[in-house]
Amino acid sequence: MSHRDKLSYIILGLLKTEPLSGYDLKKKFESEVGEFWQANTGQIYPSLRVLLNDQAVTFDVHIVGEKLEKKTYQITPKGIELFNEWLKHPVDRYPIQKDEFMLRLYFLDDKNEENLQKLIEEESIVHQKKLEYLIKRQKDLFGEDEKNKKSGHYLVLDFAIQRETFKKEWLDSLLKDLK
Amino acid sequence: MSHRDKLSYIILGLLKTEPLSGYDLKKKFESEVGEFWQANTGQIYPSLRVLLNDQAVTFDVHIVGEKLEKKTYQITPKGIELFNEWLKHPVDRYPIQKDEFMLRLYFLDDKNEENLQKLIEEESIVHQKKLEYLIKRQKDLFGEDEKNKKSGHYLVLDFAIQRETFKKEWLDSLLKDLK
DNA sequence: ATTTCCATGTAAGGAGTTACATGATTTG
DNA sequence: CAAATCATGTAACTCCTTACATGGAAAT
Repeated sequence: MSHRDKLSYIILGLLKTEPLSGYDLKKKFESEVGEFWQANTGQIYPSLRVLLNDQAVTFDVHIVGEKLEKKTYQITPKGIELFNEWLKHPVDRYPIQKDEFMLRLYFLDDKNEENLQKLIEEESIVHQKKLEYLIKRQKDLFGEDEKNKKSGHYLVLDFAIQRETFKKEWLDSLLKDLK
Repeated sequence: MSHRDKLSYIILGLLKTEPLSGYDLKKKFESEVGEFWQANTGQIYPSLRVLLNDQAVTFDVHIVGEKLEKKTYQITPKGIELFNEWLKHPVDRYPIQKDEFMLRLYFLDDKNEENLQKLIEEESIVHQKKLEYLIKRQKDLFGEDEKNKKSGHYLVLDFAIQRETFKKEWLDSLLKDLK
């Protein structure tokens, strides 16, 4: 009851808004929540089975087309309770954010200047590209629509954009210092 | 030869500067590189054994006090080659940064205002505390010493500080918007 | 008609954490 | 002399990724 992995809670959270299939969940992890959590079928289907077993979710089978079976999972009252319990509890521990780029920076420092500059430039481009992608997504999803600006979805996208902007600026500033 | 986990490369990188024991490595992962990568004995000792087996490192035994045996590992030319190879290769993939707080924000949005505000305030305090800790470390380690400002160690600490500052500001600004 | 997407799942293995076990040395 | 730290290691477990297997439906 008490010890349950985070993925289960996230699945419950997603099901709280709308019924979803395993495949739908996978899509969610590629888009909406994908900036902050990811999971694929290797985790999703086994996790759904556990939740089903614990009566935190149920499912209906829908036929798509002629015979393709789609299992649409719904959250149960027990599932809602579990989810709310998790949401109430404070975030217990902060695992560090592993960052391979920062490690390379740590190892390279000023002994190896050409490589250093190239490393930083490449990293800056990566964040630039990601930023462009995120801004496009924000525009597509929300446009000028002011009334949605407080939604969770908007907030997480906004944070991702600010985060990428920050990192790119830090990199570009470092690059300027090196020259 | 080619397929090797990142931890191995990081250990090699750390050994490139100075010989270290397993215990020393553990300490490094708690301090210097700890903001961007962590590992404990459950990974370090097995990893050292693999590196030893592949002749990427060797070790000497030193006696501390009367009989406590300390194995000091050194990097070999083969180890240096492996490490340099890794450093040259571009960072291949960017695993997302999992963030439980952002997920909660996504789930809470504006339906649950009291909880939302509390969640953000608590998160802000966490980053404030971390910031204070990092600034103290920076001061202790570098002080007003300008000549070290380009070292890898200084850079990663600076980035960590800027990152925490950014996140705290984003949170505080969100909190202001909510009121 | 072929490619892409929808849809459900499993198996194997790698990465990482937690807990334990043992003992020496240093510090207060 | 007790507590904290130094020091090496293993076992069990969880989490997560990768790759595979199968097949239907929709789009071009």
